[in-house]
Amino acid sequence: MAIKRVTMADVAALAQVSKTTVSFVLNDRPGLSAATRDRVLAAAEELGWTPSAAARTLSGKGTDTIGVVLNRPPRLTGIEPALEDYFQGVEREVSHRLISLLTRVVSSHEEELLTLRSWWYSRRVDGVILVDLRANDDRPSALRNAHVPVAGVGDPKLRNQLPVAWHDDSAAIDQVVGYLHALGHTRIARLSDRSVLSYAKIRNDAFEKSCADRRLSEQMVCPIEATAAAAAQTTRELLMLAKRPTAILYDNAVTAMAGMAVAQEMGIQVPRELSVVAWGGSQICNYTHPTLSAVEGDDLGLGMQAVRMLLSKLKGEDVGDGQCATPIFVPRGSTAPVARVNSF
Amino acid sequence: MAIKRVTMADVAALAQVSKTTVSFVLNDRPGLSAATRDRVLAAAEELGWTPSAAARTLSGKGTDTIGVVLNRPPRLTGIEPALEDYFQGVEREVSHRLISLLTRVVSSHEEELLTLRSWWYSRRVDGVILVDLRANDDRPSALRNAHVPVAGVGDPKLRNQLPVAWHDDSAAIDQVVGYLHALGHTRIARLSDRSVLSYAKIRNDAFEKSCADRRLSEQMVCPIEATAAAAAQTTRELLMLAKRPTAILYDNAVTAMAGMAVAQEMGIQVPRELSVVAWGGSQICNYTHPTLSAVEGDDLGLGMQAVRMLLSKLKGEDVGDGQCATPIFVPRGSTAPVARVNSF
DNA sequence: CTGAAAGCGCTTACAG
DNA sequence: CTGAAAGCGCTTACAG
Repeated sequence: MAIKRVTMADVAALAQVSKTTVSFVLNDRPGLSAATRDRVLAAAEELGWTPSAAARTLSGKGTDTIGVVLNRPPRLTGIEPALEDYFQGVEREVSHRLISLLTRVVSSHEEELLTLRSWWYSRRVDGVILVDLRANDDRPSALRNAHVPVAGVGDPKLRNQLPVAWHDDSAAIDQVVGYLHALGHTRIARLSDRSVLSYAKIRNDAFEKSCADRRLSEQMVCPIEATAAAAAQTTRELLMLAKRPTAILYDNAVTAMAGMAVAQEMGIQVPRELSVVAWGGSQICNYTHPTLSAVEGDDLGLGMQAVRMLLSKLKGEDVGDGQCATPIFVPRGSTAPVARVNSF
Repeated sequence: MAIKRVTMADVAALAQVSKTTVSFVLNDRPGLSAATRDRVLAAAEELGWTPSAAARTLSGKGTDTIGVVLNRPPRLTGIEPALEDYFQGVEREVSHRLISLLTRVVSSHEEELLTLRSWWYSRRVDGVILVDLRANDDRPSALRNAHVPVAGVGDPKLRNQLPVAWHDDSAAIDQVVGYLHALGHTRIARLSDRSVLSYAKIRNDAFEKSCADRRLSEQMVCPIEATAAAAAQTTRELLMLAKRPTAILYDNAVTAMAGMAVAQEMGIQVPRELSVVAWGGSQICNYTHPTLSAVEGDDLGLGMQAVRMLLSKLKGEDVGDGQCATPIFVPRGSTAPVARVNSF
């Protein structure tokens, strides 16, 4: 069972050179004669040598792995599609460069910091990515004190503290409100993820401002748990109002779909009597009936950008600003001009 | 920048004992005087000592991390919700035990084997989990040759080759077919993921058998790419047939939702004129209009079970069979008795 | 262009 | 109950 590992010493013996030489060849150091080089490479190949990650990092090299920890509240089966996408983006960029990703799911803030720090102290990662930066997030400073290299995706307000990949949700919100206003909507509601994540607040503020800019005073913001159940429930309440909204914005595709189903269940026609706007989830939005208009951003791209920024930082390069493409509004079948019914 | 690490030598110096003693204390070895023990612990605490993962594994200890690689065909934004759930399950079980997960996304079979092997050879993982075992999968034997400890979730046919977490999809399919038959359906179609993953074939075979057992001869199996787009397209074709099916089974929630939207788009009423059955995705199925009847299995549990089996194996314990709870059929609003229209 | 030697931070027989 | 010493498999000044 205890298979003898092939080490550099074995390769050195076969190639009849010193371990130093083997190390130099295997690390592509310049200044080795072609003959030696070939002999070493052939020997390594013949023996099937693989570097020992442990020995390498113990000798002061990096680990070629970065860490991500996902903090999920206990038993919350909520839908945070953006988080998933950020993670996928990180995964993709990292795999692409043959770097490994160390991951852990935790259920509390303390656990998260603990994991992040211990990964760093035990030298298991070269740096970490924070996928869900919040306003007043204390992780950046905690990690800075521990000297952990870090980059993240999320709230651009933290850009002065660490490299952040972000995009302008406010502009996207303004597009949507402007569009709906142009279609005659004046009573617009927004069901917003009430979690601590920054994006909801950023969008809420932008929503309020966009409505105010256009002198729309009947807007409402309803903070809800980011689940289909909560979205359905709150939508039902909104649609029971005497002066119900004529358009509702959601923070993701599943909640929007749930909201639309409620309208249908109540006999309210989408989009004739109610316009519905989702966020993200084109895979779903294109295949509902009617199809769902939605804001679409490149969340995968944000994750990838964060990784690039972290790697630049590790190499000591200049990192720069991490702004990514602004999400755009894609109208589909769930938005329409407001019906004139009441005007007649 | 180059912060001096706190090592066991530092702790030994402070506590005025040898490194051996420090190591023994920190590893909970029996036979240390309480006094020494306390002194060492206090010193370690005071200095903020953290073990060096590299040094530890270099000295022959394990890595306390297991590996998972996800093989995704390039640019396929397909929906394989079960895979995600398996992964989440693995993640959860592993985090729970303070073990780390090393992950990588690749786009080919070769790349996958390469990664798995190299992780093992470079001693970055103690073992690996295969989350999508296929019939005729060559990974188990390849990994066995490389002596990589492995467990997986998927096709139970591989149980004699490695520990496998699995559940009985056939029984679930038989429940559904039996139910639909009881409601008078005789022309049932099944849109099946055409990927290499075993589950589709297992379900197809079960479907054919269940229909045959009940002398239903007009069933059809349509292998499609597991995307909403493909499901919509194929559903449209099925519903254009002169003798169109009265019930359609899908392999996940998003494709079922897409199929139902097509029926609505064509003016075919669900469930009066067409019954629709999804698989999994209760978060979605409960919030469509009508709600989606679906087969529900504990995919998270499968991932967790696979981890437990791997860990047992690593400890040299007996692993046993990994059968998990059989998925059950949950009828909701998208299934109904077949309409008698044609009989009049 | 190449080698002997020290060092990274642990673990673990082996002595005492 | 405790310690001196070797070893895990690399990297890297430092010599030659």
